[in-house]
Amino acid sequence: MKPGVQNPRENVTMKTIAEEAGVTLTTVSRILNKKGGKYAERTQEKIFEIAKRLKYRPNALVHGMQSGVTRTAGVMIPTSSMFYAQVVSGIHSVFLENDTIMLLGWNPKSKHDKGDEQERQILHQLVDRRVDGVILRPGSEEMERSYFEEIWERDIPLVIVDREMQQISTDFVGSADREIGRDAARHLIELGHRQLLFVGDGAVVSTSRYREEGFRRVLSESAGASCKVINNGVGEGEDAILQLLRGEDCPTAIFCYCDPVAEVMMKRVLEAGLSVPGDISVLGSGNQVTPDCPLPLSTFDQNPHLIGKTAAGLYLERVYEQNRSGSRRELIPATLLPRASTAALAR
Amino acid sequence: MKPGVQNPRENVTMKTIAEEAGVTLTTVSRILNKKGGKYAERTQEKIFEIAKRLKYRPNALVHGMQSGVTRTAGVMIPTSSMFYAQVVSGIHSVFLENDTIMLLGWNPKSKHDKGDEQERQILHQLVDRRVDGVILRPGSEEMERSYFEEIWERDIPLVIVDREMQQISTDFVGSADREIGRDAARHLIELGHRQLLFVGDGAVVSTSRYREEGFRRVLSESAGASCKVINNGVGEGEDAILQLLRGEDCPTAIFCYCDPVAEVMMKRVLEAGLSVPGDISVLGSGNQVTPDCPLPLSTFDQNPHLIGKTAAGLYLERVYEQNRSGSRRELIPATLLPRASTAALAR
DNA sequence: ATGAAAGCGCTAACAT
DNA sequence: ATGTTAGCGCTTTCAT
Repeated sequence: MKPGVQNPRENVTMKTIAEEAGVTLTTVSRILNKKGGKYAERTQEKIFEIAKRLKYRPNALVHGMQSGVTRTAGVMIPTSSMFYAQVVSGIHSVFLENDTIMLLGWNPKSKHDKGDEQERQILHQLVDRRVDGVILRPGSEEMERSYFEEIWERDIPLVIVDREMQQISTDFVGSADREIGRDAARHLIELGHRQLLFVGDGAVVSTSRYREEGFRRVLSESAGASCKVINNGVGEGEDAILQLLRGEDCPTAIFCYCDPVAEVMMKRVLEAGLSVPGDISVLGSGNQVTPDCPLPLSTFDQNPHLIGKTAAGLYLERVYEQNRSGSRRELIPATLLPRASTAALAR
Repeated sequence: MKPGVQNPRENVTMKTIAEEAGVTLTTVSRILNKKGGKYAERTQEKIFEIAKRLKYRPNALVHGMQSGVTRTAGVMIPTSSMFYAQVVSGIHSVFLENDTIMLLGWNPKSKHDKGDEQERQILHQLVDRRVDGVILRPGSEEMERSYFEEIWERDIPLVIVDREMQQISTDFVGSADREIGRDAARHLIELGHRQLLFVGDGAVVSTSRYREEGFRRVLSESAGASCKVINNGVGEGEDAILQLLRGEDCPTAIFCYCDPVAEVMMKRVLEAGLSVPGDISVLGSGNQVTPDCPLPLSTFDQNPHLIGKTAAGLYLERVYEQNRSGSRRELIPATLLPRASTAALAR
């Protein structure tokens, strides 16, 4: 018993209907597709009635094959963090209203380093199923190079989400990262902090670079403020952080480019015997802390749902509308969410 | 320029390859599908070379149409909560290893009450695309009735996740709910609590009923323990809760059947001027609090990722293996995660 | 070792 | 107002 073809009786096709009604396939096709203006009322009704009775459903595979349009989008975004899960949710809500559905897939965090191979595999699954376009969140800028070759060569419309890619000109939707950096700096400055630390991952991720940029710009204009920068603070930079916390010039506030990093930093600070926010304020971004974060983290709501909706909107325009203009860039503003982890500088 | 067919030059088919190689379609088909044991080495190499050079990709739509097997699963699970996002993530990880990909869709929380119509629409999107099977998390037991008729009639294999449905006999994967209830009660009893409250939503959700059952069973066996039950505590039951909190027989510990409810309860308790866990302990389940939960919530890790993996495993067996036995039931155990919201009863 | 032909479910151009 | 025919990309008999 082959899957999908369990009950032969159930496999109702237009032919079935045609035979039942005593007309041709063509007639059925035209009537069901509402291109049958010329057909007799009686015939039309009969066809519809039979189709309904037999619970006929069109075969989208055939339609896709013939027309080249599948109304199916390839979405390559992990749902493993709340942030991206909500981006996906936003995309879904727009697709729902536009008769589009997504094939979801993403590359797992490359364990065993077979990540690259799997990326290709997933991409092929999408291409083979003839998706009309792709929405993609790049893992790292380097890694995704291979994606583009494949997608690009086939002229498959592409919308990039969250992390910008160099030298790729397609639609992009992300956060207003420089403004996040700026507002982070302002927030901490307002609280009286002058010794600041930025923890990022700028080597790999564009969002980190932009946030750093916005952050430092404000600080450079603020009298008496100083800013250290450590990249990869959850990796190689770890030692540097610990040294800093123990040293003379220990910062009084840390801005981490994203919440997961902020959460780790918070724990590090607490482990070092310092208090948050008493000794050190910690600020993140993304609003995606885990449930066992020691205390409510001050962060930015980046409105991931809206990011998803916007991406889906651009996707639909680019794929199905004529006026596919040049590449567009949409930056969704974020909102500061001051919570318990940032406080005024104790003097 | 039709979407999906942008560059005609790029539309490489087996025919293209056949012409380029000076052989027939049949030859190409058999060689590329490795059913060409009888072909000359030279021919084979040539075909593979051309296919690679032209970046040929098989058309999965055609294949699906002909064979009735699409290697595509319909997954109807919202990614709007971390819990389900992780279930989806678990499913994905198993599919990845099994050359299967998911069409993702779900019914939004029926605003405007057009939910039912949209459910059908999504289901049709899946059926029309000829998914090999469906993995579904039921919204409420009532609502999903219509789903089954459609799925059932077409003999589409179905795996249910998280919430059990009455009188539907398919594979089910969920949490060991009675044990969650049991362990919740034990935890609170051990902490010295005797006046307990269960907040659930048993009218709609099976998980709530089972957790309540396990909870009460332990309490009924514990000397001196009493247990009130309020259903729909975030809705109609709200007043009852507030009254209880102000009254003489105010409970000292509350077990809520899921975290979102627990979080609301916690806020209610705090608003009422009581302290958590000083006056009242609050326990939830699911490990999916929002980032602004006032303090770390004690809860259960239900291992949603494993739930997803298990569901995907059952799905693959049921859909692609001969031995599709009767309906199976897998209950994934949960682990208590004691955090700050539960504490020993003050005396 | 290779080809020709029929057919999957459906659409569209071309009849009548 | 309805039918005939060709064809989409591919697989699968049935030849040779």
